[in-house]
Amino acid sequence: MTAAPGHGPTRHDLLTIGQLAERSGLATSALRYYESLGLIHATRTAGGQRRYTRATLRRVAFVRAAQRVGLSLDEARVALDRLPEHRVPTGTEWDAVATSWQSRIDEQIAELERLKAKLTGCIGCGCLSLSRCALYNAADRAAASGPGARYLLTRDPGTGPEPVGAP
Amino acid sequence: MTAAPGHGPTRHDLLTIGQLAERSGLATSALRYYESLGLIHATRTAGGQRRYTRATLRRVAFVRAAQRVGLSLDEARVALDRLPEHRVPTGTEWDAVATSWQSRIDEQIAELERLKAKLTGCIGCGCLSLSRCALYNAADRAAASGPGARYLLTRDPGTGPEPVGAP
DNA sequence: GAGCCCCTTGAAGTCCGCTTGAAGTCCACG
DNA sequence: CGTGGACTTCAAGCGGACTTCAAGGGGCTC
Repeated sequence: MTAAPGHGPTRHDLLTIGQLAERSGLATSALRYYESLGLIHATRTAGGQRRYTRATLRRVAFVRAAQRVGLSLDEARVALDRLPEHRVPTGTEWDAVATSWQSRIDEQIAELERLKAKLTGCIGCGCLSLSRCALYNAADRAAASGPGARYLLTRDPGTGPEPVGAP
Repeated sequence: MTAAPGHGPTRHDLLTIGQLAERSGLATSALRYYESLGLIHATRTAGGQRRYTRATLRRVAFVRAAQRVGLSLDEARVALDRLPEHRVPTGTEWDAVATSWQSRIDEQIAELERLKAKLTGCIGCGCLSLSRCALYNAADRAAASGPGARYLLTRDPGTGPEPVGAP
């Protein structure tokens, strides 16, 4: 798995889709799908087969990371478009993208911490009182901010109608 | 609209699906869907309309929270089955469920922290070296452990073809 | 008891992120 | 030069989580 020198890439550092799949951990079908979405690009051999540069590994890694941060593939594509296609990105280029992720990650961590705290609270209180259960109130409050706060699962929490009820 | 005391619930604390939707932040269609999956249950009026107890709010909140922690609705149902249907759960009952979540949440937080650290590292290093880029290597390592660690987004990393590369 | 909004069902549709299948082509090894 | 495994395309399928639609019925207020 390591880039063992000597076993080497098939030819001048270009990867077949199979090799890319193996190294990226994605199925070839997924890689083709990514390509169809414009997330990655390949050159073609005379016979029409895809050949990927090693930089594609970086792009794929980027996409996977983006997904973990809650981005859709389309959003990932947009972010990727801000990075150079085949060149290694400069520190500055990274900076723009990475810092925007930082906040996204921080947000998610904070969200999870909050959930964790609520859960802990629930254990403590035994949820004896519906009106005081944090979990319960979390949902009830969510009602106030529109259709749901499932940002981990779907896109975009905001956009809700005005708050409905004060407890 | 608000749960203003005095305006009160329509009748002995039973909620219509619309009221439940409003308070839980979910669409009525989603609630019916949840019911079809056995996540929540309703009594019926003589005319066949659903009436939910207030405890259903708790169940819905639970499901939403479960989703945030990366559970599928089916997994949420399983977890819910361990809690009493209409009764307020005891501290012990919560304990079992909540602690299992704790670890799940902690895992996710750790995962995000790791990603964040990698990203920071990338900024620092400017990703000058592919072979030293943490992000890149993250993907490469993922290849060793099968098709992906996207637990936040889809279910179950396993089930793919067996790991391709030797660790 | 009229009116109006909320409710009912079941089937079908949507979106996302892929996977699978069929039928055919390429290319590296021996 | 032959062969078999890896590759090609395109279309269709899948699973999860819902939403939408059509046609009809309920229930609370005035």
